[in-house]
Amino acid sequence: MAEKDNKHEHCCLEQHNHKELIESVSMDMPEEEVLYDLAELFKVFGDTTRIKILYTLFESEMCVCDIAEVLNMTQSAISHQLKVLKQAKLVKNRRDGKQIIYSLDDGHIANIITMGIEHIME
Amino acid sequence: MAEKDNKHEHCCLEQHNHKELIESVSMDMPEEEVLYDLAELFKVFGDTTRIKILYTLFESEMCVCDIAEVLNMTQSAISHQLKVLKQAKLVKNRRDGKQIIYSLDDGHIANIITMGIEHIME
DNA sequence: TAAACATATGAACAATCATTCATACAATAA
DNA sequence: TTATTGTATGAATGATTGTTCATATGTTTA
Repeated sequence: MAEKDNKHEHCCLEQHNHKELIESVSMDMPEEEVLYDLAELFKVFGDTTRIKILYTLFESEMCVCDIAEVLNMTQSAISHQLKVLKQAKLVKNRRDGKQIIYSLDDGHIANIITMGIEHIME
Repeated sequence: MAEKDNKHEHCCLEQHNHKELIESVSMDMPEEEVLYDLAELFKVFGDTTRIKILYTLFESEMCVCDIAEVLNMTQSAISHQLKVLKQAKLVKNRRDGKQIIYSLDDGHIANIITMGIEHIME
C-alpha cells in the first residue's frame, strides 16, 4: 500500500500507541458510502419544514395542498420538500384523482425523532 | 386573534374537514422552539466529518490531534467541528496538560446513529 | 375539445456551512 | 523569560440549501 497523505501537520507526543488506535478505529468505522448515506439521512431531518411535514403525516395521510394549508406555506415549497423526503424514503405517495396523497414510509421515523427529542430535553 | 396569513393560494376542494384536521395536527405539533432545536440537533448529525468523529470517540476518549490523525484531517477542521458537537452537547472535554481530551457526552448518540443505519439498510 | 384544478419542477437568490489559512491563546519545557 | 507544543478562532471562500416565482405536467370537468 502507498503512503497516506497526512493532512494534519504532526501529532502530540505519543505516550499511547497510535498505530493500534488508528487500526481499531478504522475497524469499527463504517464504509465511506454508509457514512455518506447516514449523513444524508440526518440532513433530511435537519430542517424544521421537513420535521413539520413528518409530524403532520403522523396524524394522517394527506394531499400536498392540505399539508401546505396546515403548515401555512406555499404548495411549491412543500412539494420541493416532499421530494427530498421521498428520495430519503421517509414518505411515499399515491395518486387519488387530481390529488397526490402522501404518507409516512418508514417505521423508524418516530423512533429517530423521539431519540432526538429525548436528547434536547436532556 | 388576528387573521392568519395564508401563504398557500387556496386548497383542494375539501371533502374532509379542514378545521378539524388543522386542529388535531397543531395539537400534536411540538412548540416552534422544540422543532428548531430538533432540526439543529439532526443537522449536527448531517455531516460525515462529525459522524466520523463520533464513531472515533465510540472507541475511546481522544485528544484533538489524535482525532485529526485518525481521520487524516487538519487540526483546525477537527477543532471547528468539535465545537459544533460540543454546542450540541454530544461531546464534552477536559484538559490534560497541553491537551484537550474529548469524549462522548450522551447515551443516545449510539441509538440515534443505529436508527439511522437501520433505515438506510432498509 | 378547452378550462380548471392539483402537483411538480427549473432557475434564481439569499442564507448557511465546511474547510483553509493565519494567528491567538494556554500550558509546559528549557 | 523565551521557545515549543496543543488547541481555538476569526475571516475568507467555494459549495450547498430552502424558498420564491414562473411555468410545465397530468387529471378531471364542462
